[in-house]
Amino acid sequence: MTEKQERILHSALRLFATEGYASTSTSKVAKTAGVSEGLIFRHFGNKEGLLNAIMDQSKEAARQMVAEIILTPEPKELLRKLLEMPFNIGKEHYEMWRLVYALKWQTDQYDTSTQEPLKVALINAFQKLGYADPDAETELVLMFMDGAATALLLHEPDRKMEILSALKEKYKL
Amino acid sequence: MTEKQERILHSALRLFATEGYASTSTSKVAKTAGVSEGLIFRHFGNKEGLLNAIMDQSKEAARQMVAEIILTPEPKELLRKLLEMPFNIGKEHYEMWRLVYALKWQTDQYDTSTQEPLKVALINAFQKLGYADPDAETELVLMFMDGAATALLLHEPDRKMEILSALKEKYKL
DNA sequence: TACATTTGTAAGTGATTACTCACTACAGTT
DNA sequence: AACTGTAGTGAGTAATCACTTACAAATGTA
Repeated sequence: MTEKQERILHSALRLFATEGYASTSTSKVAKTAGVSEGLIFRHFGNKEGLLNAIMDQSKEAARQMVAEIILTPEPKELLRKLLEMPFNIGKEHYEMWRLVYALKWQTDQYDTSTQEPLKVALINAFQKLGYADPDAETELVLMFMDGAATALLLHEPDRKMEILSALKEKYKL
Repeated sequence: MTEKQERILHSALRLFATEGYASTSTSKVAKTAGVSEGLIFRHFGNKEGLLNAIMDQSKEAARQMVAEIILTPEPKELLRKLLEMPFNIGKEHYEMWRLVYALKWQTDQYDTSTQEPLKVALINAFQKLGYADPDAETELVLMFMDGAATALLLHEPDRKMEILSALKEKYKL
């Protein structure tokens, strides 16, 4: 990966996340990155290839985040770490996550395979904790994590930690 | 509102919701609606004006939905109705909601004013129910409603009602 | 009937789009 | 030194973009 390739990826992530994929032109990406427009196509084939390269990086980052969490043996601790996850997204990763979340609504970009292992771990945890319906409980947690991430990425409520406390209380954590 | 105006609004809603606002051309809207492209600009001024007309309709629909709910005097019943709301979105309104949710991520389109009265009603309900932190509890509910709506609009989980039950249990409903 | 207003169209406009092409610069290999 | 492959550029391309304009048809209104 040359320096200019990284510059392209970085600029594209920023622009796609803030202004949207469709409304960001390849010429603007090139200008922002300080490279010729042709270079984008040399390295990434087409505009979608550029997006895919970014999304591959993002998926790998997400995979790593959940990978260590789902190894937690104690079910209560696993649940706690999971619920805390959206609240612990670092500001430096906001652009990446904004892009991921925005693209969910692009018809062809929705992908559930990433969260499959997380689902399995959660069902298992709820089973161990004796919940009546581990599957439903898992879906509920995933829904909440999605809503929490959305809220935090879009308008960063004050009193984050109080909200998290109220949530933890629901699971007696 | 002439028939052709309604045809334009209907086609635009469908296209904006399924393919995205930025990637839908005015010419495609016109073609789908079976009118000349110029008519769009005659009635709505420009592409953004067309979007605004759609969003005005959507906001009014949303306003009506919450309006009747927040009048509920009994706090437990209010909470129940609110939590059930995302699960009761009719399929015929999916396009509208998909557009609303997708546009949240468009930098300039995020608007909290609509949910302000809902917030007030919820805080009040949690106070009456003796919750320790009604504000945090309210934010939590709003986050969940957002996550639930997202999940339901994007991939319609089976066992919706079991998920809703698991949720209601958290609030002893 | 005469006139004014609104609704509608067809054919444009310049600007921008994603992408291509011919080319140069350079590093590594034999 | 000769050759190969990759990195990078700048000037194109046709197509599409949002939008305009000139004009016709329909509708109301006196």
